[in-house]
Amino acid sequence: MEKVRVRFAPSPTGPLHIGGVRSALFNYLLAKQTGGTFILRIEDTDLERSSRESEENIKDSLRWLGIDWDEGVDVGGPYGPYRQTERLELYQEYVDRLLETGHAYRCYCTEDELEEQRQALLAKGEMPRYLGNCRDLTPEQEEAYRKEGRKPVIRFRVPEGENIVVDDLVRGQVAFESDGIGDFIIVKSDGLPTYNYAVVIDDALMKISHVIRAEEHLSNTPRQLLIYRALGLAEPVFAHISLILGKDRTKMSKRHGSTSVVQYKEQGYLPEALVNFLALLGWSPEGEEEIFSMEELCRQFSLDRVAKNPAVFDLDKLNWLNGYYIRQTPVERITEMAIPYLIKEGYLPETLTPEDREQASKIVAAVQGYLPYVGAVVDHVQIFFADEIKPENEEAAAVLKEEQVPQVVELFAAKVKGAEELETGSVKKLLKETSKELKLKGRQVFMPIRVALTGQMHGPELHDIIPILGKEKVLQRLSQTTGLSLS
RNA sequence: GGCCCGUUGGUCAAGCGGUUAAGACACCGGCCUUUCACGCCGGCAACAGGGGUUCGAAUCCCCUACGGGUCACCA
Repeated sequence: MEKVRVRFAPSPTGPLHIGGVRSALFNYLLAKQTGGTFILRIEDTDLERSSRESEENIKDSLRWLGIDWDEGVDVGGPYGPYRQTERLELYQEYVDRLLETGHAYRCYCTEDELEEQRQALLAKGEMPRYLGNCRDLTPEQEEAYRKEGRKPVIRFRVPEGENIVVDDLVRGQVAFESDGIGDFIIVKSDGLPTYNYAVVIDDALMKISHVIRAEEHLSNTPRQLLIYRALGLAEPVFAHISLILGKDRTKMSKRHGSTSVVQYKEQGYLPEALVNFLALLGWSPEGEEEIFSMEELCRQFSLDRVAKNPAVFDLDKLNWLNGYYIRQTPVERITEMAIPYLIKEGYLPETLTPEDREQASKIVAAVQGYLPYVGAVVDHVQIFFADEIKPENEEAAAVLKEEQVPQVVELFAAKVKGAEELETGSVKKLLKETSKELKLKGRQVFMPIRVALTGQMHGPELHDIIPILGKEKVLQRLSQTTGLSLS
């Protein structure tokens, strides 16, 4: 088998989309597993919408996810440049050939004229399409148009009555009739190539072996094939992967919530969880394991286990998977991720002392198991910072009124006061002793203390909470919420 | 509308002519536990419909329905 060369070719018109990531990922995985090359090319021929900022965003996102490219923008390579606007002479060269061989021609119709034509067809109840007005202009006619100052576009002359078969690795053979394709534009009036044209030249010159891209490109493929053939260029193998849909089963867009990678990054998703999740969207492993590192994905990935049907993006599953990864990740890393959220919420100062970090780490350890994404940390830590504790509801208030409460609180407070230092192990012991000495069931001891300290019926382990609060705060809260003087 | 792709539980999905139709998320129940979460155990729940082909169809063919994509001087 020839060497695998695959590419991800986004247009820098916005932040990297979740669907784009999956295309990039599948390409990357195929490259890595075969020892092939993964290329990043930027398709920036839409001057209006392309921006350098978007390009940077896309590259940052890819790097963050661990999808690194072997060849392409920034890193270079033997087939550069890797930005389409820097490859204009190349496109020119092949356009000249197409023009000479009659596979392409100049069209002088203005957008207004075409619009008019479209409306006329629509009015007659016919399908709007290009009628081929300029297909066979004489040199004189062309000259006349040019004198008018018209700027031509270049159209590809689509042959009639041809059957074009796309051999697709995930869909099998898909046939199209050339008659259903109008002469399409390959060079815009501003001289820049269109997608359908540039993509062919680039893929061919960059010796791309497999074009793995979203299904929305499937209907464009016959046009591209026509260009390959007109130019006698070697064709790559195609693989069109299905789209990612939103909850309403239409192509995922902003309406469906977060669609760009940065949004997930900002919410505190782990890149490895996102990669794992996206890999499972449209591809399925052979066994029953669903947790995969990038390395494992590289080993297991296979194009023939890629599904044909579109997949709905399931945020619940992503959250579960991400939460799972968070639980598996060392507390140090989650703490580093959590700190910015805690600062933003005003729980931590802008500049942290070593003690602040230590405290943050303990807090994160206590709530790590609750987080679907790290940003959710702020929803679980009010109990550590609140100035005043109040029972969250009547049920909690009732707990504080149970008859054993005074003795429980007094005894426990005394133990806390007398303790050398409060840490998980010693607190566990104090709690045990309290319940033993009073001959009370765990619940009768733990719940009042929990409510007295946090106001909540639920939350992290008491032996995690208490050392974080510290002796002073514990005593203060116990007396404040129960109204007992604990001197 | 033309062309193209698709349709297995609420969601992701396995299955590639003979299975009690996997597994995961979600949901429900139980266990564990000082609570919740985690974890463990169990449960609910699907082949879009209709015709063929075949001894036998989720699997192959046709039709219908539904969903999506594409028909740009966007990619």
